[in-house]
Amino acid sequence: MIVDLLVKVDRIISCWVSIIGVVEMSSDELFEAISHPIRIDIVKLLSEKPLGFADLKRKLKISSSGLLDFHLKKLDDLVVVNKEGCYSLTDKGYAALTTIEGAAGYYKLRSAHKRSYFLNLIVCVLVNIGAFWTASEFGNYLLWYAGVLPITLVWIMFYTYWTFFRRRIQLRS
Amino acid sequence: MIVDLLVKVDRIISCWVSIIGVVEMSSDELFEAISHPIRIDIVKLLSEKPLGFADLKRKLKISSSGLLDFHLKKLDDLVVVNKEGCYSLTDKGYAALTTIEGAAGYYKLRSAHKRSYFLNLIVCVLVNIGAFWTASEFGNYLLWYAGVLPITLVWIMFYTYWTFFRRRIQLRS
DNA sequence: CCAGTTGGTCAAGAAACCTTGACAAATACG
DNA sequence: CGTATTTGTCAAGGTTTCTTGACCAACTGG
Repeated sequence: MIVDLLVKVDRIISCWVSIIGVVEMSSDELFEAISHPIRIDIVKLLSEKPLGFADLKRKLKISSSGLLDFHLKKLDDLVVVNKEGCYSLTDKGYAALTTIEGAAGYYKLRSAHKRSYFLNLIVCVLVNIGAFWTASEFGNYLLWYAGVLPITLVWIMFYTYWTFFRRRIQLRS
Repeated sequence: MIVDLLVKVDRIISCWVSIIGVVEMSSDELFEAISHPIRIDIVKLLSEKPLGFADLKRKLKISSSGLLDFHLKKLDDLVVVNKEGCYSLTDKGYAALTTIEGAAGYYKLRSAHKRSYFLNLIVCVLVNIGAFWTASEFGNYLLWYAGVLPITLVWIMFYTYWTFFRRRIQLRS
């Protein structure tokens, strides 16, 4: 009786703490939780819709129940069983999902920055060749050496600085 | 002689692949690499500036060389030794850093969304109380029941939908 | 009633991870 | 030159993680 009351009070308090307070999550715990392919798949599947034990097992193509049980227990903070007995993601679980999706993108982003830089370099060279050729046609080089050349040079210098010093993109990975 | 040439050709090719191609990194490998507090600290330290073996050991307050060696080997793809013999981050290393910094933020963000929702709820209630009180002062309730009430109601309904269904924020974590 | 499915738990062993401590080549310093 | 420091490597061990497979209780359709 008294215990029931205390449990209820504790639930109400913890609910308000979760609303008002900032609960820190240590990074290494999160990464430890999602550092196995099966567990990443579980998080991704549960983000689509809540699933029961057998459904999860089928979708993951896992034959052993113990294995799924083990990985679900490792996902402790990220996964919860709802009223219908289905597993679904907690707030931390959705944060983990965002982390997983982000991580896949960051490296691609860096590759994209690198490609973008080289594309710019090539375009600048082509523009200068074009401007020089046009200038030689008209016998007037002013537009090229006082206009196009300095602008593209400054642009490439700035872009080089931004790519390699600010973004710290590296040539060889 | 031939081998040297082949090695050089291989380097040039892999350099161009790293510029042009998208090299996929499997998420679980990344998370496995950064799933230990020491390794997270290493990535953070190296993001500030490249460090030598002994410097790293001192800053991490590690006594055993073998331990640092072990963790550096686990960071294989993320860390490289530069010409001066200092360890520094690769492209993947910086992607990992972004992931680490992001992960710490996502959960806070979800807490912030939750707090923001409840703040809005409270403000809406207060605004309605204020409008009702003003209305009762002037004896004219039109502004309240035809203006303030429907607008705040629609706003709260929309915000509820956005918070709990689109963002999938959860009350109890 | 009973075979099949659901929703798990648990123990045991293999594999991986983490840590320690010994060792050693190379280099700096007095 | 001798010593101390730097920059590691490696083997051994204890601990943890991962996987398998046995088991079991509850329910469900025929």
